[in-house]
Amino acid sequence: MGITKTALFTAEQNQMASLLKAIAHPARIAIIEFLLRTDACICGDIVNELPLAQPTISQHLKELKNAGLIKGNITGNAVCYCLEKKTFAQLQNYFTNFTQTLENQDQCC
Amino acid sequence: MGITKTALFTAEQNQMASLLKAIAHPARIAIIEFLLRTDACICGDIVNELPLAQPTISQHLKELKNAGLIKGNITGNAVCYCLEKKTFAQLQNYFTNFTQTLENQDQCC
DNA sequence: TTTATTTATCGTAATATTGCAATAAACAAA
DNA sequence: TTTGTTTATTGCAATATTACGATAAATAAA
Repeated sequence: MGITKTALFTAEQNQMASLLKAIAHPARIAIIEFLLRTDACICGDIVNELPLAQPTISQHLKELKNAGLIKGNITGNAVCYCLEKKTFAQLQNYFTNFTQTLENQDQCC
Repeated sequence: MGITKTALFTAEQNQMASLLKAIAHPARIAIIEFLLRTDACICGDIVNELPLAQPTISQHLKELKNAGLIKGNITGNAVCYCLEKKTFAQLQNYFTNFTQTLENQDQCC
Protein backbone atom coordinates (compact mmCIF):
# COMPACT_ATOMS: atom_id res chain seq x y z
CA MET A 1 0.00 0.00 0.00
CA GLY A 2 2.81 2.42 0.74
CA ILE A 3 0.95 3.61 3.79
CA THR A 4 2.51 2.81 7.12
CA LYS A 5 0.04 1.73 9.77
CA THR A 6 1.21 4.13 12.44
CA ALA A 7 -1.90 3.56 14.57
CA LEU A 8 -0.69 0.05 15.32
CA PHE A 9 2.50 1.11 17.05
CA THR A 10 3.43 3.14 20.10
CA ALA A 11 3.98 6.88 19.93
CA GLU A 12 7.64 6.33 20.81
CA GLN A 13 8.12 3.86 18.00
CA ASN A 14 6.47 6.16 15.48
CA GLN A 15 8.46 9.13 16.69
CA MET A 16 11.78 7.30 16.47
CA ALA A 17 10.84 5.98 13.03
CA SER A 18 10.16 9.43 11.60
CA LEU A 19 13.25 10.85 13.24
CA LEU A 20 15.43 8.17 11.65
CA LYS A 21 13.61 8.46 8.35
CA ALA A 22 14.49 12.15 8.27
CA ILE A 23 18.19 11.30 8.49
CA ALA A 24 18.02 8.24 6.26
CA HIS A 25 18.96 9.90 2.99
CA PRO A 26 22.49 10.50 1.67
CA ALA A 27 21.79 14.15 0.88
CA ARG A 28 20.43 14.82 4.35
CA ILE A 29 23.33 12.96 5.94
CA ALA A 30 25.69 15.08 3.85
CA ILE A 31 23.92 18.23 5.07
CA ILE A 32 24.11 17.12 8.69
CA GLU A 33 27.77 16.15 8.42
CA PHE A 34 28.52 19.47 6.78
CA LEU A 35 26.80 21.37 9.59
CA LEU A 36 28.78 19.31 12.07
CA ARG A 37 32.19 20.05 10.60
CA THR A 38 31.69 23.70 9.67
CA ASP A 39 31.17 24.48 13.34
CA ALA A 40 29.83 27.90 12.47
CA CYS A 41 26.36 27.72 10.97
CA ILE A 42 26.49 27.83 7.22
CA CYS A 43 23.40 28.69 5.25
CA GLY A 44 23.30 28.84 1.45
CA ASP A 45 26.80 27.38 1.37
CA ILE A 46 25.07 24.04 1.61
CA VAL A 47 23.71 24.60 -1.87
CA ASN A 48 27.25 25.15 -3.15
CA GLU A 49 28.58 22.18 -1.22
CA LEU A 50 26.08 19.61 -2.43
CA PRO A 51 25.61 18.49 -6.05
CA LEU A 52 21.86 19.00 -6.00
CA ALA A 53 19.59 21.77 -7.20
CA GLN A 54 18.62 24.52 -4.78
CA PRO A 55 14.94 23.55 -4.52
CA THR A 56 15.94 19.98 -3.72
CA ILE A 57 18.20 21.09 -0.90
CA SER A 58 15.59 23.49 0.41
CA GLN A 59 13.18 20.58 0.58
CA HIS A 60 15.68 18.40 2.45
CA LEU A 61 16.36 21.23 4.89
CA LYS A 62 12.65 21.54 5.52
CA GLU A 63 12.39 17.86 6.35
CA LEU A 64 15.34 18.04 8.71
CA LYS A 65 13.78 21.04 10.39
CA ASN A 66 10.36 19.41 10.71
CA ALA A 67 11.99 16.40 12.32
CA GLY A 68 13.72 18.65 14.85
CA LEU A 69 17.20 17.76 13.66
CA ILE A 70 18.18 21.30 12.68
CA LYS A 71 16.96 24.79 13.39
CA GLY A 72 17.09 27.89 11.22
CA ASN A 73 17.87 31.48 11.99
CA ILE A 74 16.94 34.24 9.53
CA THR A 75 19.59 36.94 9.12
CA GLY A 76 18.79 39.45 6.42
CA ASN A 77 17.92 37.52 3.33
CA ALA A 78 20.04 34.56 4.34
CA VAL A 79 19.13 31.69 6.63
CA CYS A 80 21.52 30.17 9.08
CA TYR A 81 20.98 26.52 9.91
CA CYS A 82 22.52 24.53 12.71
CA LEU A 83 22.14 21.19 14.41
CA GLU A 84 19.73 20.62 17.27
CA LYS A 85 21.81 19.22 20.12
CA LYS A 86 18.92 17.75 22.09
CA THR A 87 17.72 15.59 19.22
CA PHE A 88 21.15 14.13 18.60
CA ALA A 89 21.52 13.42 22.29
CA GLN A 90 18.24 11.55 22.12
CA LEU A 91 19.53 9.45 19.23
CA GLN A 92 22.76 8.70 21.02
CA ASN A 93 20.85 7.58 24.10
CA TYR A 94 18.65 5.31 22.05
CA PHE A 95 21.54 3.43 20.48
CA THR A 96 23.67 3.44 23.61
CA ASN A 97 20.85 1.67 25.37
CA PHE A 98 20.83 -0.91 22.60
CA THR A 99 24.51 -1.72 22.79
CA GLN A 100 24.44 -1.81 26.58
CA THR A 101 21.52 -4.22 26.63
CA LEU A 102 23.09 -6.33 23.90
CA GLU A 103 26.30 -6.51 25.93
CA ASN A 104 24.89 -9.14 28.25
CA GLN A 105 22.34 -10.87 26.09
CA ASP A 106 22.08 -14.57 25.36
CA GLN A 107 21.99 -14.73 21.61
CA CYS A 108 21.15 -17.83 19.57
CA CYS A 109 23.08 -16.99 16.43
CA MET B 1 12.04 11.58 -9.29
CA GLY B 2 11.91 9.17 -6.38
CA ILE B 3 15.38 7.99 -7.27
CA THR B 4 18.13 8.93 -4.88
CA LYS B 5 21.34 10.04 -6.58
CA THR B 6 23.65 7.77 -4.64
CA ALA B 7 26.53 8.36 -7.07
CA LEU B 8 26.81 11.92 -5.83
CA PHE B 9 27.63 11.00 -2.25
CA THR B 10 30.37 9.12 -0.45
CA ALA B 11 30.14 5.39 0.16
CA GLU B 12 29.99 6.06 3.90
CA GLN B 13 27.08 8.45 3.50
CA ASN B 14 25.18 6.01 1.30
CA GLN B 15 25.88 3.14 3.66
CA MET B 16 24.72 5.05 6.73
CA ALA B 17 21.62 6.22 4.84
CA SER B 18 20.53 2.70 3.93
CA LEU B 19 21.30 1.43 7.40
CA LEU B 20 19.11 4.10 8.98
CA LYS B 21 16.44 3.64 6.34
CA ALA B 22 16.22 -0.01 7.29
CA ILE B 23 15.41 0.94 10.89
CA ALA B 24 13.21 3.91 10.01
CA HIS B 25 9.86 2.16 10.09
CA PRO B 26 7.67 1.61 13.16
CA ALA B 27 7.18 -2.08 12.40
CA ARG B 28 10.91 -2.66 12.06
CA ILE B 29 11.60 -0.66 15.21
CA ALA B 30 9.01 -2.79 17.00
CA ILE B 31 10.74 -5.93 15.73
CA ILE B 32 14.15 -4.69 16.86
CA GLU B 33 12.88 -3.64 20.28
CA PHE B 34 11.18 -7.00 20.67
CA LEU B 35 14.41 -8.84 19.84
CA LEU B 36 16.21 -6.64 22.35
CA ARG B 37 13.87 -7.33 25.26
CA THR B 38 13.22 -11.02 24.66
CA ASP B 39 16.92 -11.71 25.18
CA ALA B 40 16.54 -15.18 23.74
CA CYS B 41 15.99 -15.14 20.01
CA ILE B 42 12.35 -15.40 19.14
CA CYS B 43 11.31 -16.38 15.67
CA GLY B 44 7.68 -16.66 14.56
CA ASP B 45 6.62 -15.12 17.84
CA ILE B 46 7.25 -11.81 16.12
CA VAL B 47 4.28 -12.54 13.90
CA ASN B 48 2.11 -13.03 16.99
CA GLU B 49 3.53 -9.95 18.68
CA LEU B 50 2.98 -7.50 15.82
CA PRO B 51 -0.41 -6.53 14.37
CA LEU B 52 0.67 -7.14 10.78
CA ALA B 53 0.20 -10.02 8.37
CA GLN B 54 2.85 -12.71 8.21
CA PRO B 55 4.09 -11.85 4.69
CA THR B 56 4.50 -8.23 5.74
CA ILE B 57 6.62 -9.17 8.72
CA SER B 58 8.65 -11.61 6.66
CA GLN B 59 9.39 -8.77 4.26
CA HIS B 60 10.46 -6.45 7.09
CA LEU B 61 12.71 -9.17 8.53
CA LYS B 62 14.32 -9.57 5.14
CA GLU B 63 15.10 -5.86 4.97
CA LEU B 64 16.58 -5.87 8.46
CA LYS B 65 18.69 -8.86 7.52
CA ASN B 66 19.88 -7.32 4.25
CA ALA B 67 20.90 -4.20 6.15
CA GLY B 68 22.93 -6.31 8.57
CA LEU B 69 20.82 -5.37 11.58
CA ILE B 70 19.69 -8.90 12.38
CA LYS B 71 20.79 -12.42 11.53
CA GLY B 72 18.74 -15.59 11.20
CA ASN B 73 19.34 -19.14 12.28
CA ILE B 74 17.29 -22.00 10.85
CA THR B 75 16.23 -24.62 13.42
CA GLY B 76 13.91 -27.26 12.07
CA ASN B 77 11.11 -25.47 10.30
CA ALA B 78 11.47 -22.39 12.44
CA VAL B 79 13.86 -19.47 12.06
CA CYS B 80 15.53 -17.80 14.95
CA TYR B 81 16.39 -14.14 14.51
CA CYS B 82 18.62 -12.00 16.67
CA LEU B 83 20.28 -8.62 16.64
CA GLU B 84 23.69 -8.02 15.08
CA LYS B 85 25.82 -6.46 17.79
CA LYS B 86 28.46 -4.99 15.51
CA THR B 87 25.97 -2.97 13.49
CA PHE B 88 24.41 -1.44 16.57
CA ALA B 89 27.85 -0.60 17.91
CA GLN B 90 28.51 1.19 14.62
CA LEU B 91 25.31 3.21 15.01
CA GLN B 92 26.16 4.12 18.57
CA ASN B 93 29.61 5.29 17.52
CA TYR B 94 28.16 7.42 14.77
CA PHE B 95 25.82 9.33 17.07
CA THR B 96 28.25 9.48 19.96
CA ASN B 97 30.66 11.24 17.64
CA PHE B 98 27.93 13.73 16.79
CA THR B 99 27.10 14.64 20.35
CA GLN B 100 30.77 14.87 21.30
CA THR B 101 31.54 17.20 18.43
CA LEU B 102 28.42 19.25 19.13
CA GLU B 103 29.50 19.57 22.74
CA ASN B 104 32.04 22.25 21.95
CA GLN B 105 30.59 23.83 18.85
CA ASP B 106 29.86 27.49 18.27
CA GLN B 107 26.26 27.51 17.16
CA CYS B 108 24.44 30.49 15.70
CA CYS B 109 20.91 29.58 16.77
C1' DT C 1 2.51 -40.77 2.77
C1' DT C 2 -0.65 -37.31 4.32
C1' DT C 3 -1.41 -33.31 7.01
C1' DA C 4 -0.01 -29.52 9.70
C1' DT C 5 3.25 -25.80 10.75
C1' DT C 6 6.42 -22.31 9.66
C1' DT C 7 8.56 -19.05 6.75
C1' DA C 8 9.46 -17.03 2.10
C1' DT C 9 8.14 -15.28 -2.43
C1' DC C 10 5.16 -13.32 -6.06
C1' DG C 11 2.02 -10.11 -7.75
C1' DT C 12 -0.33 -6.01 -7.26
C1' DA C 13 -2.88 -1.91 -5.57
C1' DA C 14 -2.34 2.15 -2.77
C1' DT C 15 0.56 5.58 -1.25
C1' DA C 16 5.11 8.02 -0.41
C1' DT C 17 9.49 9.96 -1.83
C1' DT C 18 12.77 12.26 -4.80
C1' DG C 19 14.40 15.78 -7.90
C1' DC C 20 13.90 19.81 -10.39
C1' DA C 21 12.06 23.57 -13.53
C1' DA C 22 9.35 27.42 -12.88
C1' DT C 23 8.15 30.74 -9.96
C1' DA C 24 7.24 33.27 -5.83
C1' DA C 25 8.61 35.67 -1.64
C1' DA C 26 11.63 38.38 1.13
C1' DC C 27 15.12 41.25 1.78
C1' DA C 28 19.56 43.99 0.29
C1' DA C 29 21.87 47.10 -2.69
C1' DA C 30 22.02 50.52 -6.13
C1' DT D 1 11.98 52.12 -7.28
C1' DT D 2 14.64 48.83 -9.78
C1' DT D 3 17.78 45.09 -9.69
C1' DG D 4 20.14 41.44 -7.61
C1' DT D 5 20.52 37.76 -4.09
C1' DT D 6 18.79 34.23 -1.25
C1' DT D 7 15.50 30.90 0.11
C1' DA D 8 10.81 28.74 -0.19
C1' DT D 9 6.86 26.84 -2.70
C1' DT D 10 4.27 24.65 -6.43
C1' DG D 11 3.51 21.18 -9.75
C1' DC D 12 4.71 17.14 -11.76
C1' DA D 13 7.10 12.97 -13.65
C1' DA D 14 9.85 9.07 -12.25
C1' DT D 15 10.67 5.80 -8.93
C1' DA D 16 10.32 3.51 -4.26
C1' DT D 17 7.82 1.66 -0.34
C1' DT D 18 4.15 -0.68 2.12
C1' DA D 19 0.77 -4.17 2.96
C1' DC D 20 -1.31 -8.35 2.03
C1' DG D 21 -3.78 -12.29 -0.47
C1' DA D 22 -2.36 -16.24 -2.77
C1' DT D 23 0.83 -19.52 -2.99
C1' DA D 24 5.12 -21.96 -2.67
C1' DA D 25 8.85 -24.28 -0.13
C1' DA D 26 10.62 -26.73 3.65
C1' DT D 27 10.36 -29.39 7.49
C1' DA D 28 7.71 -31.75 11.42
C1' DA D 29 4.15 -34.67 13.09
C1' DA D 30 0.77 -38.15 12.54
